[in-house]
Amino acid sequence: MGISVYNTLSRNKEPLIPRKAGKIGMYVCGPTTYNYIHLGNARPLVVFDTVRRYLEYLGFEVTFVQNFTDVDDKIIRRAREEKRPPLELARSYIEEYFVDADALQVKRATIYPKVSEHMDDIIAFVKGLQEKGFAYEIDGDVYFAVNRFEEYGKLSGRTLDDLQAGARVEVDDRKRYPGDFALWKKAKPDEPYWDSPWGPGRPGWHIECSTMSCKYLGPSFDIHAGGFDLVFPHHENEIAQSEAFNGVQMAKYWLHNGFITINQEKMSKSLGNFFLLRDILKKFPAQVVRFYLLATHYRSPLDFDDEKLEAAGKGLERLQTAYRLLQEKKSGLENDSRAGETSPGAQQFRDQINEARRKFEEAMNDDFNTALSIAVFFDFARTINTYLASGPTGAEALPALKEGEELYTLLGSVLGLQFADKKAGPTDTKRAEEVEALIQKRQEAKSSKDYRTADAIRDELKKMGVILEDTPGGTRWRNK
RNA sequence: GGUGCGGUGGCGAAGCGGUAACGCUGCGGACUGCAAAUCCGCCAUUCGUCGGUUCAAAUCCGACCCGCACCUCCA
Repeated sequence: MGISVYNTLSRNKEPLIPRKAGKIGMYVCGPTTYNYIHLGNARPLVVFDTVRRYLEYLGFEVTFVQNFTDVDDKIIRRAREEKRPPLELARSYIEEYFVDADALQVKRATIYPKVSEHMDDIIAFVKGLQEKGFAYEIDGDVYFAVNRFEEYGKLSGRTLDDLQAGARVEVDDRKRYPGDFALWKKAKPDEPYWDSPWGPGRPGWHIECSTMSCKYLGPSFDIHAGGFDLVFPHHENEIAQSEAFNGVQMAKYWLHNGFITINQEKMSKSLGNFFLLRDILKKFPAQVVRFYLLATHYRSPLDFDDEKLEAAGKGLERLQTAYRLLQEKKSGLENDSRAGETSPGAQQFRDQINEARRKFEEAMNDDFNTALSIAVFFDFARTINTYLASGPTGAEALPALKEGEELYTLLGSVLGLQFADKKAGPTDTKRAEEVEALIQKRQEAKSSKDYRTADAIRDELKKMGVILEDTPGGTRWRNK
């Protein structure tokens, strides 16, 4: 049973067949670093990180390349505003990028190539295109001649005529054809530049990805991913450059994530309706944000607001609770002297575990349907809760619970979710002691049927952010 | 104007030819001193509208209505 993925190139789901057995080369367009990342930037990070995690779960060796665009008009503009050197500005936002990406549990890429560190490669690439007749120079600018590449438009499903009909392209009379795009831009006064055969300048927007993907993944590789708005012109132009230059198909599968919207409108920097991830993380745990991003299929639009994140948080908590209860029961059984008693539900529980695994894989195999796989997770959680409520004991229960815990953790890690205990960490030992003392006092009150006092203590703890749960084995507590 | 995507219960969201998953919310029940957590049950005769194909359609086809996106920097 293999994976199928929706390929923008064919507008169809296709079986994912790696070019080399057991290996996947994957390139994801990374951010232009002139600001902190916003929620819209976070979606492809989380989504394609999950794709990568799942491929690795299946045993593929994944080479994951994500670029940073650190040479760009917007960076230059911003740097000017802030009176900082552009490259330094870009570098500092790259650092900030990692703060956010790490919070979201995004695994580090295999390689993070930057434009500024690949000038020679880029220049060589442009030169090659020029030599092959796909590019022409005009007074220090170099353009790609779109109509020299026969398949131009195959990704976005447009023809050159369509594009002209659009007529929103700004007219540059010097270009041979309106759709031609810049490979190399001549530096204006006061702009940063690199020397080249065409004089001082900097790369055009698309050439970096063609150059760097080729360098690290080869002229042909498996997966190229990014946001939907990159289909045209960015990815279309990448294909034109790469395939014109190399003469072979660039990426076999093109994956594109849908947008985050605010009130049904695209979130974007130009519309100014964006939320910095950083600000969202002040209000919600990163886990919740990640969970929320994965609760919708990656190609669908996702509308954002606080209430939706809150609902996602509640759902995640349910998943965490099941894990916590499982842990408790497991460690309880490890000290259980009655080991050896029969445990009727264990076999059924094991069957359900295997069923969860099967369904999870089935969901993920279908174009990385994380929304469905999360539904499987909720069923899994119920299975666990139900089994725990049946009071499992004995020699058969413990290994069954361990098996459940293992799979739960494993599948969680595919989604980048951790279910670790939220209880007070070592740093709050003082607080923990305080809480335990209050619980002890409440216990005494309860024993003497002084429920008024007991409830007062519980309210007090609640104000401290502590939730109590009375169980037959005593009172347990957790942080809200 | 051209090209795509989408409209599923109060909200969110799967399903994409075999008779509506899952989560949140709400309601009822079990458990509890009361809670919390958990479990059980209920909440769409119906999937934008109207037609068509089919033994069978939320799922396919057609028309229409809405919403969004791309064609320009944008994840």
